[in-house]
Amino acid sequence: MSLTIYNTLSRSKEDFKTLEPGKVRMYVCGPTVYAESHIGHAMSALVFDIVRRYLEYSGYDVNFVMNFTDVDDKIIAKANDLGRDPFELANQYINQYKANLDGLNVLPATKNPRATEDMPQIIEMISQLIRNKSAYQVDGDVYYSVESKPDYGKLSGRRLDTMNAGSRVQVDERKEHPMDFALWKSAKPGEPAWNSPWGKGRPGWHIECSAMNMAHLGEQIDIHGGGNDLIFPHHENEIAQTEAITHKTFATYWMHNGMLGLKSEKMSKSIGNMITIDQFLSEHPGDVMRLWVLNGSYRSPLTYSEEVIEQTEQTYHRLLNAKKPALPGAAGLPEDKATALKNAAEQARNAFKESMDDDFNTSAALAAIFELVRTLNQARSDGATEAQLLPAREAFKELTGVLGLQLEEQSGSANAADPFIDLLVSLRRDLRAEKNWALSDKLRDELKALGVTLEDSKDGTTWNWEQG
RNA sequence: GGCGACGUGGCCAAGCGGUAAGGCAAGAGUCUGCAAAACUCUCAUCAUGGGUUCAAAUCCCAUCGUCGCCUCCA
Repeated sequence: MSLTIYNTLSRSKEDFKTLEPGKVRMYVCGPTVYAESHIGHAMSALVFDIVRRYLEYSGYDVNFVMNFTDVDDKIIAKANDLGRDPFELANQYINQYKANLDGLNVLPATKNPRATEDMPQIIEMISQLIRNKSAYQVDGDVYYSVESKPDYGKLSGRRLDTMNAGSRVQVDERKEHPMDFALWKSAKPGEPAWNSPWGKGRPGWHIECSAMNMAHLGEQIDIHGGGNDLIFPHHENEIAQTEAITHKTFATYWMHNGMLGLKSEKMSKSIGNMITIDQFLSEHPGDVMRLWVLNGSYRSPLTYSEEVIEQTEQTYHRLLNAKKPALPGAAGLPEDKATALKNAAEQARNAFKESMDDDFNTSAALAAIFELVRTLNQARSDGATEAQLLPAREAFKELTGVLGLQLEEQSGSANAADPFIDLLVSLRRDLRAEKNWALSDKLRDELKALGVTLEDSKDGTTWNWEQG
């Protein structure tokens, strides 16, 4: 049993083999920071966080690089509108995005390079491309020549001759081929600019990723990821640029997540139909977003609706409830049942791995976790002790952890009130003993309103802070 | 127009040739003073129409529908 990954390049699942034994070099295209990030970005970040976590769980040492595009036309335009410094603006959105990722429990990348910090590498690559005739200079601009690369289009399955047909975009007359794209753009007055052999200017969008890959991961990487809207032209062009220099396969596996949509329309910063990550996280735990992504397959589109989020919220509670302690007066399980529980834990692990090994089938992996949850709950109802529950509990914690789920009760400052709640619960116990249902129910209702949930059972009362 | 993905129960969703995982919701029951949680049981023949096969949700063709890319986009 080994990991297979769907490779956009071959449009099929392939066995996963790393360039270097035990090590994974992975690059994911981060956002262009000209606006707040939305839950579509969150989906992408979560998908690759899960990939990264599972690779690490499988024993790989993962070098995970995610970049920030911090210089670009839109950033400049927006900064001008606001009368602000573009670098400062980019910085603000970068910090916010990092905070968002943290709120989603996305592990920090090994590195977060920025375009503006790798300028020497970018200029060096462009120079090499000009030298080997893959690029040409026109005035202060530099363009990549798509015709210089015979296999241009191999990732997206496009061919130069068929692409022209539908193109109704205004083409720059100075380009040798309409599909040629900018590696270097000469600066207009007032724009941020760097010195280069071609005059003052800034890099095109695609070259920065090639350069940052080269600078931080080397000539070849194992996995390159991003949203499937990046397949063309961005990733296609990255391949063209890098391979024109190295003459080696750039990335072995190209992984692309599906788009997240709002009412069947892609969520997009430029369209303006978006729910920001901040907005989402102010209403739901990060785990809910993650669970929503895990419920489906990363390559398929996801459509936002209140109903689906509500369902996911319920699912989340089921997972939280699985963490409840053994019943207060648990008598213990007979030996054979305790053993069965232990076996169920192992089965869950195996089913989980098998699913994840199949191109990160998180939906099936979750199913394995839910089977374990049922077994766990069954055992608890049957009176298992905490010690007997332990093996299943550990497996549960391990597997949900691999998926990046936190499943933490919201406590925080609540701890300070705990003794008082214990006191109230204890008083209520006396009321119930006297069958004073009116008062004890009132107490339960009012505590509920304060965010404390009481649950009575034959053997006593347990309570929890409101979850979610 | 070109390229690609998809259409599975009320909702989300797995499955990739051998007679439909899981979650939510719903109904019945157990437990309980009640409530909550949990547990048990019930709930689909896979867009439509053809075809291939001993056997198809799974392969092929057609039709209808949805979505993405082809221009900045996770």
